[in-house]
Amino acid sequence: MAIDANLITGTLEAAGYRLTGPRRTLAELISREPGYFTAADLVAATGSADPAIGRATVFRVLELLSQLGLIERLDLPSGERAYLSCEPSHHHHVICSRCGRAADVADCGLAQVADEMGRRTGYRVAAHRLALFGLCPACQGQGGQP
Amino acid sequence: MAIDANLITGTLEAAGYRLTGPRRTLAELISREPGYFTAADLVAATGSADPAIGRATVFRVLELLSQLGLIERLDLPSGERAYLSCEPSHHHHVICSRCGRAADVADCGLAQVADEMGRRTGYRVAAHRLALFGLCPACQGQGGQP
DNA sequence: GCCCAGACGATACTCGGTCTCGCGAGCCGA
DNA sequence: TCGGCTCGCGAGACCGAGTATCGTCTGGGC
Repeated sequence: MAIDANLITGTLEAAGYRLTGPRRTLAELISREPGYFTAADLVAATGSADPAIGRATVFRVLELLSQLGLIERLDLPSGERAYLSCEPSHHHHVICSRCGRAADVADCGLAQVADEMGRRTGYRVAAHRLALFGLCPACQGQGGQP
Repeated sequence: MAIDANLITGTLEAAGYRLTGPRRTLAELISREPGYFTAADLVAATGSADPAIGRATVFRVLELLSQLGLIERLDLPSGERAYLSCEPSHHHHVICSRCGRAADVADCGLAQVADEMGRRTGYRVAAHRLALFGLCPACQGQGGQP
């Protein structure tokens, strides 16, 4: 789920980080992404938005934002690595395997399932990661895969 | 969950693949891993078990086994990429964040949760991936992190 | 024992990501 | 106003995972 650029810059500022030009540009670019994006996508977008911004800076900002919970790294079934901007709260993602659009979704009882799985295996479960893949409402109308 | 080397070689044979020396060696090495392992681990283990086996072969076998569902690629919360040997059926993993040992766990009602998430978002969910992280029974006794 | 498709090793390459270095801008106290 | 400190920056080397290519080898069916 795309988020507002102001939420990114505001969160950065609130966390005591400086609000620099490259960070504003990247916040804008990331907030404009409707679905997931790869590192290569963002580096390319950054290059055309402001060629002065370096690759290292893009990765630094990605790491910073993922620390702040504003973006999440996710791994597609294809093995690709992607990033997804999202609200900084515990939730999961449903990702359209056709257009890449993603929706946030709340726990919906997953916590109990995780507890049950922990009970059965004897593990003390501390964290879980769930990703759902399928077709978004828009792509269902058109059928098929990319 | 570690699997038997014979299951690997047997599945390979049944699927019409040749049972070569390197594949036997790799099947043995993989079945000996109690938890997850990284590509680097396996390449190193292969190097000491049989220095004649090349890096490309290790990756070829990993890809082959993941096609056959005998191993699964998974991404740790640290961002590391790892592999995990497992039975070729639909299930999920509980991974010990201390010793790396993993247990397979059946669906436990996750399918309904996934359906519910799909219903709420309007997505038609086709696949899901869940990974649980925590402490295995053995590590709970010792407390703390790695 | 022969033969050949499939498997192999070596190696170069791509790609995502990290590290290092030196520079510049902003902030703060003197 | 000056000087020092810190943070963020760009450039570019580097690293590790994984892929592609190519010529050679070999398992296993005949």
